[in-house]
Amino acid sequence: MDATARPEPAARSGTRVAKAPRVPSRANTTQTIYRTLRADIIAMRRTPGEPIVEKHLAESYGVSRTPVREALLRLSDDGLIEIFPQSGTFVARIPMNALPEAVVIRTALEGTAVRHAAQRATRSQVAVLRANLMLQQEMDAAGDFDGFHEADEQFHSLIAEIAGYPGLWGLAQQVKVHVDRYRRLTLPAPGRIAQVIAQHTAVADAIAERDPVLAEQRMSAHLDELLSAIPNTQGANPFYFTGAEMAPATKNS
Amino acid sequence: MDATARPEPAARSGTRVAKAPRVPSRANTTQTIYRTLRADIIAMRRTPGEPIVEKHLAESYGVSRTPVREALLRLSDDGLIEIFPQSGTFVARIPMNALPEAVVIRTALEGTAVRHAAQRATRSQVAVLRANLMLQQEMDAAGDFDGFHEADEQFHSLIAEIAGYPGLWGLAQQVKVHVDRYRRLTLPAPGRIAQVIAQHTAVADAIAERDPVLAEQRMSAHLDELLSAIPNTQGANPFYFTGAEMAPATKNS
DNA sequence: CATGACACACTAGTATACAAGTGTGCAAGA
DNA sequence: TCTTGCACACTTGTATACTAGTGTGTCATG
Repeated sequence: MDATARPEPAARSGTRVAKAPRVPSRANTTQTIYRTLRADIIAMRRTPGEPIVEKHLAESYGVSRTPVREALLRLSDDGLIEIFPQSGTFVARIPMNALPEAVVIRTALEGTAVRHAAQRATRSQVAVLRANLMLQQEMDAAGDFDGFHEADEQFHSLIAEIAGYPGLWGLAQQVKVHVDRYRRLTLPAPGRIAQVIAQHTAVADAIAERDPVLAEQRMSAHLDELLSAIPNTQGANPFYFTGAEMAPATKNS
Repeated sequence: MDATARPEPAARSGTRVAKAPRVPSRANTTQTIYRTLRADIIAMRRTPGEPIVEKHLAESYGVSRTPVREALLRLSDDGLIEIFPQSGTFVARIPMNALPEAVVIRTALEGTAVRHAAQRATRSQVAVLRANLMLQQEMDAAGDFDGFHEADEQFHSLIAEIAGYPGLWGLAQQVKVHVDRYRRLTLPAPGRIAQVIAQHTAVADAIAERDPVLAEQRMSAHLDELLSAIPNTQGANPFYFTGAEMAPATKNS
């Protein structure tokens, strides 16, 4: 009953070499399963509406249901799966009516990021941005779509980092998952990537010129194209979509 | 092995009255524990650094460790507790260096919300806002601090709702938890609440006048005061704070 | 043949048991 | 007195067993 007397484990053993992780960690098994499933869902390797069974996953990973369940609960919080108690668990369908809000939120977040980035960017940071733009062009030239997508994400991540608010990009990532899933379904229109790179370059130029207003305008214009492309493949694909459901962050209420 | 053939449970029994929840639900026990603990932590009824033991919680709630553990995992994702495997779980200390970013993010989100609200607000919606302002004044006059805080939150929630982006406020709530915890520690300076109400009124007026730019300016000014008040009680309180740690949304990487 | 009730197989939710570490405290030795 | 090593009590992580509810298929019944 004297548990309250202990201050914290990290503050122990003053001189001992801290081999243990000083940051709070998470069970490795759960995290692995979570990341794998999340990647599968976003990459559409698991299709919307597809059932997910804890027992099967547990067997395929060679672990018990417990870590699988913990991973599924996180995915449920992210809005990527839907758990119906005593019934079943399914890959979430894409909530079409939540996509505009997601784009607006992302624009708000990244607009702020790029504005601050344009105020604070050093020359070396601008150089890193330019290097990333070159990488994007190389990936496009090589036809490596996944590689371009990765470089694209890194571009946006770099801007948040330059702004001094790296957590901002984490939030944006969290918000844009359904939009990403939707875009997986639409064909990469010919010349689209080159256009995106041009927009990225324009943003980077505005940052280099220390013009926060222009940078934010260009970023907003870039991201708004996500919105205009939304009702595009609606007819082409079947029942992967739904009109109901809330944004993932609405778990409190 | 014909599991993939089943489309979805919600689509069953065409004519049967849908007594079951059509939306994916969450286990009741876990949710109750989660909400209680979350409220306790934000309200500083559980102090930063304080140990949390799954077994004790399970006994006090009269349930097993499993639902307790699930609630704790969610809180860990929120950044409200820190789990050290095989060692212990503790209420998260307030990450001081993450607070400015949280305020910036909240400002970005709510600035966007109020801008859209000013463009779309109907007369009745403005009236609801005004009613809420009156409620705030009543709470202040009655000295009901918690009541005012609740009305305050509702004011911001209403704006997001008017903007047509209710999920935006959910995100803002998620981001501002640590700032809220911090502000619990600082005394409510005399006359502060009246000042806040005045700022709220100014925002509402700008919305009523359909002036998006002015509304966003006033909201930004309102929220920026959170930032200026940050290094205020630093000396007054002990070791509730830390300089490390990341924003809660950085769980992917 | 249509319809309804009902049982059964399957799901997730919960409880319990066990495993794998961690940190404290004590005791033996220099 | 200080250091060092070890053992034990305690934590969370994982596995397994059991509970509770759902949906489907089947079979009796009109």
